[in-house]
Amino acid sequence: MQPRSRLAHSRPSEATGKSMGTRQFDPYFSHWADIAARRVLDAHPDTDPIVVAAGITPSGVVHIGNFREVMTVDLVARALRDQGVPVRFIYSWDDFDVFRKVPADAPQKKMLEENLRRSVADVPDPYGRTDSYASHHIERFEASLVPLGIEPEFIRQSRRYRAGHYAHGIRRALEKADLIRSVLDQYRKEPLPGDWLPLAGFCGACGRDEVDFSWDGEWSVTLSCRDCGETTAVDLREGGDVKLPWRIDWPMRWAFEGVCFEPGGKDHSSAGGSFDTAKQIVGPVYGGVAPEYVAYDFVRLKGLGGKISSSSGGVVTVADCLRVYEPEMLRWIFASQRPNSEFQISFDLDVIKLYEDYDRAVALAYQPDDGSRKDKKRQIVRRTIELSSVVPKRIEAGDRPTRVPSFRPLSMILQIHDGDVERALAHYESRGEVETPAERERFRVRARCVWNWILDFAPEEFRYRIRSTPSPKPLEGEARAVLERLVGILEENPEITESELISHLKTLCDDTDLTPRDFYPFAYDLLIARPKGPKLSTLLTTMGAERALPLLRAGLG
RNA sequence: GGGCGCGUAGCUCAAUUGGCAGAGCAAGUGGCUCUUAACCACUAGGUUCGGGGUUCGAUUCCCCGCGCGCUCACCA
Repeated sequence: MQPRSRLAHSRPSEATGKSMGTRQFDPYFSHWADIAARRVLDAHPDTDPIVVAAGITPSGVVHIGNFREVMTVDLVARALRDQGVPVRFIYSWDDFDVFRKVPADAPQKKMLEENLRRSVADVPDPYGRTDSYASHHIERFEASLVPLGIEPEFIRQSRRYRAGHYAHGIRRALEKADLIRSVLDQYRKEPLPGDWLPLAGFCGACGRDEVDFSWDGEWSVTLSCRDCGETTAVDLREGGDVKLPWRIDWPMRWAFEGVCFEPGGKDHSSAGGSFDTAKQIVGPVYGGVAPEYVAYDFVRLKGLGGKISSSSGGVVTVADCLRVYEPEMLRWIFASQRPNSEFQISFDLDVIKLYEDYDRAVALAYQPDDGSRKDKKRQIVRRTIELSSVVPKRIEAGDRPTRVPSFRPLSMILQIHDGDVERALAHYESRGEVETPAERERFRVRARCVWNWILDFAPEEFRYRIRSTPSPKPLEGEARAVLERLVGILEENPEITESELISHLKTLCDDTDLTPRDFYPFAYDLLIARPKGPKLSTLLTTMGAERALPLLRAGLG
């Protein structure tokens, strides 16, 4: 059966992949996002476009854990599009949610406390920049997605509800209240009361959510505020401060948008969790089907030296991560982990290892297949790298990756240049290691990340600065004699290359009782005020004789 | 109490829908007269938690047990 003819660039394996009931290994479908995409297509063979959805409550700083939801959907959306399928990616901001708790680090705590129990869309922005508390967090998060190439269609649920978009959905829930109640009661410790209505909302006068509801059996809902005593009538068709509780809201919106794929955090995913009840509600109440589902695990944090994020309490945002990780790497970190596995985002020395792992993966991805057993691994890595690209792309035979320096040497070169990205770039260009415009751009992105890491997270032994004023302490004895030789070498040949310098360094201590190991600490102390440092030959040639000589001569008194 | 996930080399994890159990780091050996968790080459390292089952073949699938973690039983 040929389910659809929309394979824009159909692959040979599409034609031959199924035979005798077994499916050949197809590297293009090796990734979990590809497998999820295929599941979606199997379940929705005639849907066009395929709707994929993510959603978050902006009840506080939107952090890197929340990001996993968006990233998961983006990867599946990418996988679907790579099969030539039109995709609509909607991102639902559940900003019609109750403001329950003032974050520990928020400004204007008193103002915020006075706004508890109101909708986060109605609480003022304590930072005074946007029209609401919700908008503040929403705007920051949306902006942080741009460098990652994630461009969903954002939907503010507060506006949808208030505009009456969901009138039929709410009415349908009211009509089926008994059914919904019985679904929910299966898992509740305390059954819902017999007169329970599937409604939530905010008082029209004070804006708080401590309201009782009544329904006239048609389009009119009345809210009675337990707080201020006010009574508000809402015509569902016109919209107002009435919404469905989360467990009903979710399936209603599945049906409304025709969602084909939506992941959920593990808190939604267990038996009796909101996905479980939602999928029991969506059919009988809304005549819809539950989307294909992926449960994702949490993201943990590691190695925070206390300097991340304006917000305390270990909240790390996407923007925080992008200070240290290149956009492709951040995508890669999520793309290379299965969604149902928990992992850590690290800011300590793991960062170096991750950069090395990533560079290795890129190198492997661009290696041509050679028919050996390693091809499988290459293909999987290649697909993961493709999905990690900010701009969608295929890696074809003969493609070359954009060159970029390794993290560790770059961190050294940057420090020698006091964090000046352009001077460090000039250094790499002079060695022919950065040449094209693409390489220059790539270099700048990585260099900024490296420098941010040095500033915020590198352990002390990793950091150094070249002395701005020469050491006041001259050397004595043989150390001084060796230093004189070194100064002589640099004076004689200020443009000395690193390899030339190495051959000199090997004989530097000849005819003395010192070994290089004994002498180097003196040199490092003169240059960077520390007993150890980057490989001396690299340090001297990179900083240049012009800069090194005054510091070294200080050791001669 | 229900559900989900995990358990593989000293550590962190892979293993492509069942087909020779692999990487990185750590360790050991050799090399580079020495450099930030240096680099290169090589070596070693495993009863895949335990016990059954299905299969020509199980890390993978099924059942039982043990251990660990998370989650729902309030709200979202």
